[in-house]
Amino acid sequence: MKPFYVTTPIYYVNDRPHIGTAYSTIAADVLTRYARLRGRSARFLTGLDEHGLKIARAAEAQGVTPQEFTDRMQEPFRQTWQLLTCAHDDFIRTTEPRHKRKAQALWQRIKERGEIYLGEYEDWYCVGCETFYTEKDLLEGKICPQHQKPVERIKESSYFFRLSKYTQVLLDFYEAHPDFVKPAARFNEVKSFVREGLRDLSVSRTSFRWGIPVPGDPEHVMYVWFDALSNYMSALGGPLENEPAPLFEKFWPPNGELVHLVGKDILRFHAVYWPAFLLAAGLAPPSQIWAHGWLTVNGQKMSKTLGNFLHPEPLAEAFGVDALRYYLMRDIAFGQDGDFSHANLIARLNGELANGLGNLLNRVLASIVQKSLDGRIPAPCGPSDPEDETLQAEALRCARAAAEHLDSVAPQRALEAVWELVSAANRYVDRTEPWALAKRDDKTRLGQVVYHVLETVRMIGVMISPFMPTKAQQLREQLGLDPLMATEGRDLWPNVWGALPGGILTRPGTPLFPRLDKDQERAALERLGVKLEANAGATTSNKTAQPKSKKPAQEPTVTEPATEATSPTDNAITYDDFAKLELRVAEVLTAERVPKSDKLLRLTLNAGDPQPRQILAGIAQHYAPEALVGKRVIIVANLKPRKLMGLESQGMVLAASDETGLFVSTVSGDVKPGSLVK
RNA sequence: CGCGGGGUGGAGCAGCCUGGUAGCUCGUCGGGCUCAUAACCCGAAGGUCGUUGGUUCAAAUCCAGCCCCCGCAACCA
Repeated sequence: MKPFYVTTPIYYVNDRPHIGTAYSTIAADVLTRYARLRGRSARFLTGLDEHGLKIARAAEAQGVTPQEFTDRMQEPFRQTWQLLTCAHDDFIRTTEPRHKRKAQALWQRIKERGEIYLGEYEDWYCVGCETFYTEKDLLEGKICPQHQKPVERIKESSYFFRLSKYTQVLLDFYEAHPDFVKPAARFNEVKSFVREGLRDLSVSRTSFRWGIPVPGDPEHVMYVWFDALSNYMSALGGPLENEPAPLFEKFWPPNGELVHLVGKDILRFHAVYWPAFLLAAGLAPPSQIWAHGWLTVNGQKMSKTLGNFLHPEPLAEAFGVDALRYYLMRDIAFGQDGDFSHANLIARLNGELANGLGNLLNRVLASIVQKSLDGRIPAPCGPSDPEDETLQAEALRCARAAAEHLDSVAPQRALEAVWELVSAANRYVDRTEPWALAKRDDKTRLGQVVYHVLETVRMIGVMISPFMPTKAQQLREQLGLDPLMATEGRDLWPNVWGALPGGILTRPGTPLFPRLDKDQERAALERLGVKLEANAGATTSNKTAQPKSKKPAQEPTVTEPATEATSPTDNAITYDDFAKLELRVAEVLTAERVPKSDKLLRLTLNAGDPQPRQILAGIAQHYAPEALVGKRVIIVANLKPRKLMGLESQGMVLAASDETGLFVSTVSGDVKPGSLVK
């Protein structure tokens, strides 16, 4: 079996890890752990994208060098992956010398083969920003959004990759590799994009410096995707040059099997550009690209305005790392869009982890084994009863099914199969009634029954270990077993009955998955800033049927992440900072919908200026235009103007929103328009 | 005509490619058990599969149209 190499996208260092990036990374970790469990050699790479104008600017704003900035920003990522027990083998940053050198080597290789040429890139250029803008980024009348100055049409010298040559090459490649992109629906999108025909791709910029210099022409830095994509190879020390690169030779196709996990937003880069680059360099493309979907949170998309960006740390703290990992892998169908729901997480934690598996272990180990079997595991045995046979057959069947599902990257189905076995084991305990055997002092039969349950539990422990490594280990500890050590060349997946040795002393401990009672549940949600608006059907026993309404109304709603709301001093600003804001009372003179816009209202307001000012407000879904006319609202008067839908917005109307809606700020009393607010 | 996903018992989903008795989890109701984390097990109720039309002996499944929801992008200042 080929060595297995899995990657996550390299995340943009300017952000923080959130539930979406955590999802990708956990999935990669699960696949890696599974591969190892099967005795396969495996490698797991994640990392950070640290170049680009945005980073350079953010660094400048903080008065540090870009390198210092990224050095600092990388920390949360490392910490989060560690917290989530995502055991990457390597963590690459695109600012590392090893990456730069290899990205340049890849470039060189493609260049030498004549697939990169120097040409001209033409677009709108702002001298002030030293940046190109595409037409849609500009304000009306070709004005730079940053500097409010006219931009010029400028040709910049740029290197181009002969992507157009690869249209047919790629289509042939896709034809030959029907599983290249998963799920199939996404592959179709990719194919139809390529079928439209590809144009040569500009792969260098001269307009900013924070990037990897183009070999032999340091005026240019590499286009972000050329830089970023090559991380998957540079982390292995590829492409080959003079020095040896054993990892590259071992894990890169065709020797290894390379799977890129990506979000569906960046599929095109991975499924079109990247294989084209590699083919141009005479290197093998990845084996497979798995595009997973997007997560919504309690039915709503994550957005900065709603402030419902979900971060994994508080969730892990509230529910446990392994429960979080389990939930993400169990509840969301890999490859499809999914919803992160606190209510469902709790339902699965209580129903499947606590009641199902945790209680199964406990009901046998903590009582029967301790009371009637001196705390020791009975002698190994095979079936001696139809019930035994059923359980054993079910155990082997589920193990086989779970493996098949993991092999085809369907973690949610794999867990489903494992929990079929959990149910079978609970059923077995009910039917064989070990407590009655104990009472009757039928030691022989009791031993057989208990052995059957515990051997099943052992198998389950192995199968959940890729998903919940810590809990799997604790489960083994309670059984008195040594930690599971994956060894290359040794398949540890349960495929035979009877591997649990008899006679060992068990060590029952605290319940593996404690159940959250109603109070704990409420407390946990409160800490997370999640409000249970109405009783969600899945977790509560509300008898009155909820009217059929939009999802968010019945789902718990995230108000504000607790981490950002609890302590007002955490992000305190000085009075001087505050004084920079010019807040004024303004009277709404006119209000109308912006054509073709769902969210925007165009308001004109009297804010004490000689002329009425125009402000675009994203409140069309909450206010009818007529309802606003005459209202006195509070605006930020000195906000830098910005163009939206072709119209300039000269300020911002303050509004508050929660799960019930959005409300613009008003003042009580008849304050004169234009009055300062402080 | 921007791109994509979806509408299946109260909730969440599977089934659709390869037509043929509608399946799973949770919830509800009833029962059992009492070893266990008020856990576990059994049973029941509940669906004209968004809608209209077509193909067919037969449609949740194939085809066409329509309605609705969600996401992406363009408008969250």
